[in-house]
Amino acid sequence: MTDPPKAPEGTAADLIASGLRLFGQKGFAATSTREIAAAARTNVASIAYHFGGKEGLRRACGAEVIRRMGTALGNHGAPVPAAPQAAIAEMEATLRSMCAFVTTSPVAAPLVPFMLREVGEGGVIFELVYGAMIEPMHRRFCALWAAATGQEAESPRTRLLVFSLIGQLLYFRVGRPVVTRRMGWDTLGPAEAGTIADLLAANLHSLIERERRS
Amino acid sequence: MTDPPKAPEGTAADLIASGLRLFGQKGFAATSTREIAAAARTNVASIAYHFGGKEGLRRACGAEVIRRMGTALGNHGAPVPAAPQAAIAEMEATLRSMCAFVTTSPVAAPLVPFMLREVGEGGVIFELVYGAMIEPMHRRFCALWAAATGQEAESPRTRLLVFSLIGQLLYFRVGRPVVTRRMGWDTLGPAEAGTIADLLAANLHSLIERERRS
DNA sequence: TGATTTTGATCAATCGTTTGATTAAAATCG
DNA sequence: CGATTTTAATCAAACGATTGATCAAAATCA
Repeated sequence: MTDPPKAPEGTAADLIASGLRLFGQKGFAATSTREIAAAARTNVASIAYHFGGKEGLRRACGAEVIRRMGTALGNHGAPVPAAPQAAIAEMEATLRSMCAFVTTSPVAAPLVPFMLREVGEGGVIFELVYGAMIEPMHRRFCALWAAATGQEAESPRTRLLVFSLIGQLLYFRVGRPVVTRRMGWDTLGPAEAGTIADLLAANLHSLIERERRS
Repeated sequence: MTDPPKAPEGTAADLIASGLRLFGQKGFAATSTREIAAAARTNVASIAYHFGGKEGLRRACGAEVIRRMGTALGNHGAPVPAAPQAAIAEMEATLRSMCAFVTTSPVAAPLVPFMLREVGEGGVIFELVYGAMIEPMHRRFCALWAAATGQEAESPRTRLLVFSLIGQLLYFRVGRPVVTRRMGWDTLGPAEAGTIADLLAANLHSLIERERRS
């Protein structure tokens, strides 16, 4: 269908990396083009040259988010398993890999703050990422949930339930400062991510068991 | 201990209201003092007069967040019920009122976007709100959880579990654009908030039941 | 009246963008 | 092939616009 988007190279890639990091850290408006250029070890004018301007760099960062998440969590095309046990297994595996990716992967590190701000401002980037990433993944999870519990995949209840599952996971990243503070953690590394993933998996199984009975 | 903070009045209150809304909507740096003053129907210089500057207005907005949430969800002082059923009932009631407050209350509407940005930037405001609101509420919820399940209130597992409960709730507000889009909702009003609250309450009971068995 | 609050004007600093010059590699030509 | 032209990329410098802050004067209040 669509070609796999190629990773940017050279100065353009450096600018995107710096933009992703700084936009997420301080916000789009709070980050000056000069600061981005300095971080990317190039001249301010490069931004206008490569992306047409600051707003163009923002779009390029959004595209990079889609690209990175797509390569990291991209098995959307595979057929949804019909057997409940297989569906449950895939859900747990997805939850665990998403947890690891979102909380500890250095590739994902700048992505979450950036996207969080974009979702908050509700601009074009959000539309892009929603259509390319969020909805497909949510749909697949709903289908897996249906296969696991025998309920209808696209019913409002199923969709909300899947959101409650994803919400648990994402909060540990969005509210990371809160969590680490309250838990007394110095860092949120692989060990802590594993503990979180175990809890999320246990919650998943509890909710599935309840829904299967009804 | 500390006096109940009094609600601001007059021009200062108008500036705080405008600041809360605009800071949350577009971000602190993206909002100009002139824009805030115009929204509050006053002069730019009023900001410096009342709050010492833009940063002072930001602090005042943070204090207002604490004040509003404190008056809306503030029964921290009451003794934690010892009976499991009573503890469960309070947890469900808290979850439901938090859900209603956070998703539909016009008083809370500007608070979440504002705080979300402040948490992301991790500044002084976050420290303030964490100490005054987040940790006390989380502690109480942990104590309730302990009363309900017989587990230890301050164990890492309990603390994480409570975060997973809160995370479900907060995601429906943080990811509101995602949720409404995917659910096909025009708005997130009392009816939709009720549906969400019912689901969260059901999840709460499922998790409690599981933890009581172990 | 004296104290408090609001206002309009002005400041230096910083913003995103544009400009023309410069360089080196690629393409074209004789 | 060597000479020439074209192209892509980067740079320092400067642009007008906007930023937060400041202050004296005006207005309002008690």
